Amino acid sequence: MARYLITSAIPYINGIKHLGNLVGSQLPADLFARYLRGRGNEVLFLCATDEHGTPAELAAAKAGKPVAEYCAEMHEVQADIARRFGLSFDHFGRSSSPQNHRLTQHFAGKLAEAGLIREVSEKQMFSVTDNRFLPDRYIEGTCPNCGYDKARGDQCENCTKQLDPTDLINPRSAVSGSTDLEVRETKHLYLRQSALKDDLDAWIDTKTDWPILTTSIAKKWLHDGDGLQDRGITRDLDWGIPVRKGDQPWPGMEGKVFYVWFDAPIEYIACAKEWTDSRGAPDSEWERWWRTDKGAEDVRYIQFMGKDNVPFHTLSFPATIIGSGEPWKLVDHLKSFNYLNYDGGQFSTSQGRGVFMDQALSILPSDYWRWWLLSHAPESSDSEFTWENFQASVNKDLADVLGNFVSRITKFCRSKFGEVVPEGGEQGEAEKALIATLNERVRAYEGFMDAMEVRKSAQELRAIWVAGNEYLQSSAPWTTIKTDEATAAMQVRMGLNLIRLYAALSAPFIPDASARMLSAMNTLDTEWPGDVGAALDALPAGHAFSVPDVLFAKITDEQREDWQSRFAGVRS
RNA sequence: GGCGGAGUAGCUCAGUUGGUUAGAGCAGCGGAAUCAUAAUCCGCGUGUCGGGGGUUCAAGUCCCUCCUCCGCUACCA
Repeated sequence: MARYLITSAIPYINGIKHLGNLVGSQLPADLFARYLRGRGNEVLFLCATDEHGTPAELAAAKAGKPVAEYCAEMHEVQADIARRFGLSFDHFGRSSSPQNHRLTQHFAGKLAEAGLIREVSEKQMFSVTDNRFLPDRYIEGTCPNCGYDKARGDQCENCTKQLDPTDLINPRSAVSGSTDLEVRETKHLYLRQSALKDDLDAWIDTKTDWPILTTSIAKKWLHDGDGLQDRGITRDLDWGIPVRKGDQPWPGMEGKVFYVWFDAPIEYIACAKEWTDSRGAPDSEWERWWRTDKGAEDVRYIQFMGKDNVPFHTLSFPATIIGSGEPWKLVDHLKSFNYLNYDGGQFSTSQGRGVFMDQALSILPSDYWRWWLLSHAPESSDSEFTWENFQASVNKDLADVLGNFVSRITKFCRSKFGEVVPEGGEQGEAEKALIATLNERVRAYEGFMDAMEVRKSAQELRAIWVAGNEYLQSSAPWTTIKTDEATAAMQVRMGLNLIRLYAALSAPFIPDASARMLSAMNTLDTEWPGDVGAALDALPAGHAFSVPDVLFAKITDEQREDWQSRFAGVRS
């Protein structure tokens, strides 16, 4: 029995996430959290909404709402969808919480004490019409290099040349289109990451079991050019965490807020305090997860995220923690994912291309999506969603292999013995062989899950389902019963017990179906199987059950074609 | 441009430190069975392992080179 702290990259507030976002962080994190809990470990699984930054302000303005109100609403929307997807967060927090305000200011204060903050005076583009400073990429204009007229102030998407907003010809605000721009002097705080470069480098060097994708990105940032650069951690925005030095004002920084990438990872920690505060529990309860001086020494901390998040989680956030000089928990393992593409292109939030979480749930139960996404998780490279593949995989795996297994054995039992686990008969060679196979496969499944090999875990689980069908097919109780009712009873008993076993093993992937299987089997026994032979005696002769409704209805060709056209274009 | 990832059967993907006839699922073909959601189970795989060159007794695996796709490139988050 061990303790695991699990965090998923926190989804940005400005809208509902698509399936590509889901499969890259929250869903595999949930799979792992459910698995570890199922095996009896103590787990704290945290996620939150990431609410600060320019895009949130602009999205709120577009919705015609004050930004705080917009974020509060969107948080509820995302929380509700997460719940309906079965994401089993212990707490789903908000980076705008008072807890995060205080903690972010605390870290800034500690970093300042440690001499790791420097003030930098710099020039920024200010839009007079919008009455705000604009990030480089919110300035548009003509590229001085290639003449592309929609080049952004940070880079031209056409010729990929890196730009400075002042390079642009005819610059204008991407927000309002206004050309009334001026360069204004403004002061910002920089985190002296460069001073921590060697510490970070040495720390990364100890992570020999991390994916190459992860460490190579970190190493590149550490060693590229002049090495790790200092990073601005404040912005001229209204919405955010006010810049303070701990609980003291920060002279000269009035009216400024911390940069969203500074406060967002800190929310991983603040979220734990939100969790205990919400129940009136003492701080010691969350500190035992996060403070190595207060009980977190034996916690294993695992982060899940898409590959675009890696630099912030391997460098910036660790720099914040290490630089604070305080004993906070650093990440032990970082599981990163590539991208899921949609039918030949990218999922696109702005173009409404692909399937978004709310839409997904409006057409099918969450288990369909969970199964397909996890069994096709983009682990080694980008992977691709197509409706044909989705339909074929889900119908075959869930409806035919698993669902039909449950159907065939429960209905056979009902017709021959009634809705009760039948009595009599002795196990023979076939049962011994089945148990041996399952023992081997269950151990393999555990191995893949422990290693966070998501696709391979799904494959192994499916093979465990198949083993049940193989057993039924070869033992053929429908034939046995004609000559030997006792043996047929034993075979059926075995089949019914397999359903319970499958429910326990499958719960991390398909929690709802798993619950329905248990409910049909009239049991609350979700114990993870140690020895499979013993686990298959869980439902004794005489135990009543009921035949469940079809577990997974198949996706028809008509449905698939309908969805294919509905989700091809622009989100309405 | 720089860094990184990927290119293996019609499709989606496995292939550890180089080692016997390159694998799985799906699709396809043939068969068995008839309990079940026309579901299940069994059998069937010559594929230029992106192209070319090299190292080696031996290369999908290592080296060089070229091609294609993708991500990141520090002020979007």
